[in-house]
This record gives sequence, structure tokens and C-alpha cells, in this order.
Amino acid sequence: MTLPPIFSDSSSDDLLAGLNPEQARAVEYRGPALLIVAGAGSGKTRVLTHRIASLIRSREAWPSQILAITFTNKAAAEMRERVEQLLGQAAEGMWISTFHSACVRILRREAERFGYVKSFTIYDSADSRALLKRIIKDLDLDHLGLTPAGTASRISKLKNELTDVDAFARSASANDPREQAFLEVFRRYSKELARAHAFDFDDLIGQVVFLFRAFPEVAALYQRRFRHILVDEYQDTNHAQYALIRELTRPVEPEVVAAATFEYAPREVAEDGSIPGAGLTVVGDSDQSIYAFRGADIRNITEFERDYPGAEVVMLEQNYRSTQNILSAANAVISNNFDRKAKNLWTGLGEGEKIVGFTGYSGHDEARFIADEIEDLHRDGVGYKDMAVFYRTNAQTRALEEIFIREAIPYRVLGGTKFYERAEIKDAIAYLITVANPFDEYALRRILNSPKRGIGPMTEAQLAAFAEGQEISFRDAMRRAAELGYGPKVRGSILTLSGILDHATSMALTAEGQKPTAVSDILNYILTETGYLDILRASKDPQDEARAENVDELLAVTREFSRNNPESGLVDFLTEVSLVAAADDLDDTSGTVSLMTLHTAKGLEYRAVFITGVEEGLLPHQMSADEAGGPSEERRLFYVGITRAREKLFLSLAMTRAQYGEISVALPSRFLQEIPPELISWKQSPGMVTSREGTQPRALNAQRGGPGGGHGGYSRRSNEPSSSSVGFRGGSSAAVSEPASGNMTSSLQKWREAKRAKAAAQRSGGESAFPNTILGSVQDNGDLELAAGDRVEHSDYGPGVVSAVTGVGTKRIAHVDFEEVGPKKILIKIAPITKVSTDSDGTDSDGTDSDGIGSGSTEASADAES
DNA sequence: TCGAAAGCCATTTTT
DNA sequence: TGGCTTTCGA
Repeated sequence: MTLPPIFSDSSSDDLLAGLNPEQARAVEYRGPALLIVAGAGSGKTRVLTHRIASLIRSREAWPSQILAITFTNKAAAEMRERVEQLLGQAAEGMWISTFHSACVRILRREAERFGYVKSFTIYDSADSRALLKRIIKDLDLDHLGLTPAGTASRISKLKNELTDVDAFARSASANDPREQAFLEVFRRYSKELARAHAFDFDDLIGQVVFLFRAFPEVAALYQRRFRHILVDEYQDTNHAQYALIRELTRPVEPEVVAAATFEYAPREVAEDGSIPGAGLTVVGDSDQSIYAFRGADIRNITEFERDYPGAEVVMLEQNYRSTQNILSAANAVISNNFDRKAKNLWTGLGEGEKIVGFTGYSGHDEARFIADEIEDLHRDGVGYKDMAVFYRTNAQTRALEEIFIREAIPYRVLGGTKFYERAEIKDAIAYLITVANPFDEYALRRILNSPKRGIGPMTEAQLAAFAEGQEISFRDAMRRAAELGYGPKVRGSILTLSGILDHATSMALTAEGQKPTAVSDILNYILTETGYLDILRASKDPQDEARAENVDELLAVTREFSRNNPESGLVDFLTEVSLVAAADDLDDTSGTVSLMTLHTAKGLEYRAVFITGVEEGLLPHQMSADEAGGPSEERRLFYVGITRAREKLFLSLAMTRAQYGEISVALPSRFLQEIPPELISWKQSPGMVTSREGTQPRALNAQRGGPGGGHGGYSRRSNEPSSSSVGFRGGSSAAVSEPASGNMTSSLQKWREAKRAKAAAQRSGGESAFPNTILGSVQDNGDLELAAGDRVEHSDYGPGVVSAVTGVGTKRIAHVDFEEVGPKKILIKIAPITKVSTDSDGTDSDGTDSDGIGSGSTEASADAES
């Protein structure tokens, strides 16, 4: 690689070139602790990489004395690359990785100190949950409201606080049966993990902290090694991670220095014989803290100056990413969080285009809008890879994907149902784990009968009992299956599998100094010998074909891995696989639109960003409503989403959304109203979609008839001038339980009156007829029963007679002949209608089943998803 | 032991 | 809506 001359200059000046004064200070400051408060898009990665390069170039640290912690592996790789670019050489020996990867590295080295094999298994959350499920079932404790997910999250929280079982047992109240039941599960869980030589995600951090505390001489190895520690996204660290950093930056006591034998040349030793603690740099932005649910403690960053007295603080407030309009929206939104330190991002990039808003009738409608805009942008020269679509929940991808496929828009979903979560992939991985870590009985049991080889639950239980009785491992029990008096078929199955595993294990063994066997060879051997692939391929289940392809894909992944890391073997592969993050499989060269959750979006940026589902109940999410700090965190999440956009930002929502096969109705998010209206140009505003009045506001996403009936805390703002000037707050409530019996003439008059009033209001309102506020709301008719002959009144179309009803459940569609506008089809559940009278003389409908396609008269609100 | 059918249930974000 | 578990029959 040829570098411009400036990069080979040994002076540090070029590292400051192009930086603003604050950034430069953050690069140059030398002292024990530095906090960089980096607003969104303020160039923190640049500052961090330049700082590392500066430390190395000035000889204040060797690359191997640098530890940089990032949030994802991708960010780590990128940072490494950028530092190497700055230095013009490979900066070998730098540890740039995530918390989890760094801890695994330490644990693998030190595992044997506390009785674990080096090849311990890493349990992801799904594995943990599966284990807990089993334990709860075994202990027969599910009646006390103990769910796998619930206990998993509670255990995770405890571990994040560095509370292990014993510590918890001390504080648990002895006379609360539920507490005791949980303790029992927790204890068993810890025991099973240890037995399987496995760590869960939280252990990876916590165990390192315990290790350091229990073995000061081990801690000293790392305290001595790392002279500078840099932590990115510090606002999302939890207590365990905080403690880990504290341990790593602790000075090494003189007596430990004296007693230790270090394998590297010692770092400088102070006069008193100690080794000073490492310098710490943390970077973060409390406005972007979005992982409190996972135990992140915002105080780690807000109280940094207290934790590290004398720490220098640098504020980066100039944004280099977004246009002013986008930034103003972001600032306006986040300023609604009361408990934050004021901070104002500014940009020199100019005003830019307005934010585009869109309100769809349904999730599909919204998706179609997005697809159209993406195509427009693409025609205007914006590459697909420069666009991203964000959503709050993974379930929202479905509608988007359907449209994207139909419109042939290349896209890629990050995270979500991950490749490694598929059953066939988990099976294959379980085989590899069984080979790597013979203690992991759960992996072994998973593949015992997969592919089907006639070893059912009965046989499995017998083997387990035999193993326990003989005090041997499950694996040994399999080897001695002949002693169990099975029929020839079962015995043969067990022994064959056992033999395959033994051989695979011998393949994986590598002599000292020898290159490890390629993972692909091991996997290929297993898949061939067990017939796993052949059986999938021969299956008549059409899904098995896809499964076989997935397994092939995994084989390709292993080959790729061996090619890229010829020095790495089976265990390294398994480690990498367990620690992939959603954002890691982002490929910048892919040329596809990226779809991801708002959480995954953190740290990324795109020229054009679509934030979808900006609705009450979704963003902010329902679940966050009664969590302490929940609404604030949701707002930060929205803020993170907004600030990912460089040039174009689209905010969209849907008035109805298919959820669990039901259609539910939503209100626009409160966050929308926090954005100054002049920043948004609505292609279709909520007001345009719900341009009707006189219906009961009702947030369908809120629990119907639920406690409080508070509609998810949404405070309606329909008393604002724009909507009250409509002047029609009709008494025609949507309370369908009391069908208004009325005479037609007067209701028609009333309707015309209302229509005039509304039109007048819109004329006088001009542009602001569709401001960024919410007019009315979508009506929910619940289970309104309609039949042919019924008279209804529609707030836009006026009175009409039902000619037929088709569809079922929430998707029932009424075919109505309106007096004013003729025949229309409307979705009963959400149409702004009221039943006026029931068909009394049994008028039968004609053309009962004329389908809506092609008739062109299907009202938009009937455009519901199926 | 296994497959199909039927009910049931949950649905936030993730290293 | 669909993924998952349970149930039932072979």
C-alpha cells in the first residue's frame, strides 16, 4: 500500500491535521483518565484511532500495550484497519476487540487455573434458556411462575451485578418460596454450566473479574501488559464490564511485582516497586444509551469523573454527519429527556432537505412507500448500500421483505432470525462442540438422535442413568453401550456415533507447533459419516432442501474461516461463531439496502435512513411503558435512529398493522410531535389518513379493557387549534354497543354539515392543514356486527347500505352502497363508520361475493394485510 | 419410536 | 400469524 508522504512523516502533526480543537485535545491529552463525550457523528472513531496511532508513534506504548474495546467485532476490525493505515504498518499485538472476545481470550488462557478446559463452551442466550427450561422442568418448579425467559433475565441481571449464586443465597429471603425456587434453579444452573465446562455470555465478563480478584498474580499479567485502555460506547457498559476495567487499570502492588515472573520485559516500575495503572480513555454519549434493559448502567459514564478523580473531559459537539434539519429534529426529540446533561449538536453541513413523513393505512402500505422512495433515490444515484431501513422489532421485517422481493430491491436483513439459530446449523455446531468439549453433555444430547438413528428419550435416559450409576461421563457410557443390553439396532447406532465422535476428536487434536486441522475437514467428516447431509437431501420434506443448503453454507463458512485464519482451529471457530453480533455480518460492498433494528443501527450511518413504525406502542414500545426509565430509553433509541442519517431521513408509520394474525390500530408516536413541524414534509400525514372527527380516540395497541385504560400513557393533543377548529366533535360516538337509531335524513344532513365544516377548516389552515400534529385517531369498531341490509354512516362517505359482508374476524369487509359516492368496500374493524340501523325487513343482498380485485372501489382502509 | 395433527402461546431491543 | 409443544395413533 502506498501512503501519501504525510503518513510516513514521523512527527505527530499529521495526526492532528483536519481535526477540530476538541478532537485534537482528545488525541493529545496525556493523563491517567480521559472522558470523551462524543455526540452522534462527532468523529469519535477518528479521534480514537488517531489517539491510538499517536500513542504508538510517539513510543509511549507498543502496539501490544494497547487494549481497545469496541461494541462489535466489525467496529473492532474497522478500528484496527484504520490504525494500521495511519501508522503505515501492521500494528501487530494490539488487542482491539469486544468485551466478550477479550474476555474469552483471557479465559482460554487461564481456564485451567480454575478447573475448566481451554476448549470450554460458550452458551448464548438461547442455550441458557434451553438449559433453564430443562432445569425448571426437572425440578418441577414451573408452577411458581418460573419461566425460562424470566429466570434467564434475572440470572443475567444478577451476573451483570457480579452477584453469583452464593452471594445471592445470602441475600435471598429464606421464607419466600418463590425466591427459594429461583435460588434452587440458579444454583442448579450454575452447577450444570460448570459440569459442562461452559460459560454463558455474562460469565465471560464476570468470571474474568472473579479470576482477577482471586488471583492477583494473574491480574498483574494483564495490568502490566496494558498501558493504555480505550473503551468505546462506554454508556452501554454494565457493572461487570465497569469492574473489569477497574481491575485492569489498577496498579500492580509492589509485593505482587516482586513475586511475579513476567514472560515479557517488564514495564517501568515505580520507585516503590509498583507498576502504575494503565491509562484509561472512555468514549460515549449518554444520549445514546439504549441497553439499560441488558444491564447497561448509564452512571458508569455520568459518574466517570467521580470514579476517576482528575479525569479530563472533552466534549465533541460538532457533527460531521448529518444536515441541520436532521440534527435539529434529533436535538428537539432528545431535549424531552429531562434527566440529561444539556448538549447541543451543530453541523456545518447546511440545512439540507426536509425530513419526509408518511402515514400508511397498513404496514404494507408503509412498506410500499419505502420501496418506492428507495427506487426513486436509487434512480437519483444513491446506491442501495447507502440506504437503510430501521424498525423497533424484528417482526416488522415481514411486510418490508415482501415488497422488496416483489420490487426486486436488493436488501439484506441484519440480525433477526440468525443463520446460527437454525436447527440444522445448531446441530452441526453441536457436533463440533461435542468434539471440542467432551464435557458438554448438552451438545452431545442434542445430536444424539439427529439425524434420526433410533436413540429416543428412553434410551437417552438409560444412558444418563448408567453414566450416573457408574460415575462416568455420558460419552463413556456411550462407549460402553454394549453393557446395557440394548437390541442390536440401538446398540449399533450408539457405538457407531461414538466411534465417529472419537475419530473426529482425534482429528481435532493437534500436536504442539503443528497447524491445526481445518474445521471444514472435521465438519465434513462428521456430516458425511453420520449421513446428516445425505438424509436431508434425500428427504421429501421440501424444507429439508433449504436445510441442506444451509448446512452447505456452514461448510463454506468453515472453509472460509480456515483460509483466513490458517493458524486457528476448531475452538477458535466455535468462539467466533458464538460471539458474532448482528452488525458483524454487515458487508459494505454488498450493494444492498440494509434492514435492521434500531438497536443494531447504533454506530452506523447511511446517506438515507428510513425509520418505520413510528407509532405509539411500537416506538415507544408497549413493553417499555411501565419500566423505570423506559420511555426515556425509547426516546434515545429514536434519537439514535435519527442521527444515523446523513442526508435524507424518512419517518413512517402505519395506522393499522398485522400482529399475530390480528389487525391492530395504532396512533402516531408521541415522538413525532416533539419534532418541530416545519422540519417535516408530510407526503401523507396522520391527519390526512384520519381526516375525520367525532370518533372515540382509542389506542388499539393499548390493552383493551386493561387496567387504567390509559392508552399507553398517550396524552392526546386533539385540543390544539388545528383540530378543534374543525368544530365537529360529533356526539356520534363509536360506541358500537349502542347502535344509534336515527332517522336518515337528519343523519345525512349532519354529515354534510360536518363535511363543509371540515373543508372550511382545511381551506383556512392552508399548508398547515396537515401539520405534524395528530387529528383524531383511527377508530376501532371491535367486533361490530354488520349484515346485508344494515344502514351505516361513514364519516367521509356519509350514509349507506351494506350490500354484503365478506371475510372473517378482523378482516371482515363490508360492501356498502353509499348514497353520495356509490359502492365502496371497507374494512369493518377500522372504518370510520357507525351502524345506524339493522336491516329490519330481511332485505337480501345481491352479488354477495363479488371480489374486490379490479373493482377499483376498494376503499383504502380496506387495504389490510392478510 | 415416530409422524402428523391439533392446540396453545407468545410476541422488545442483544453481546 | 406461525412456531412450538402436546397429543394421539400407527
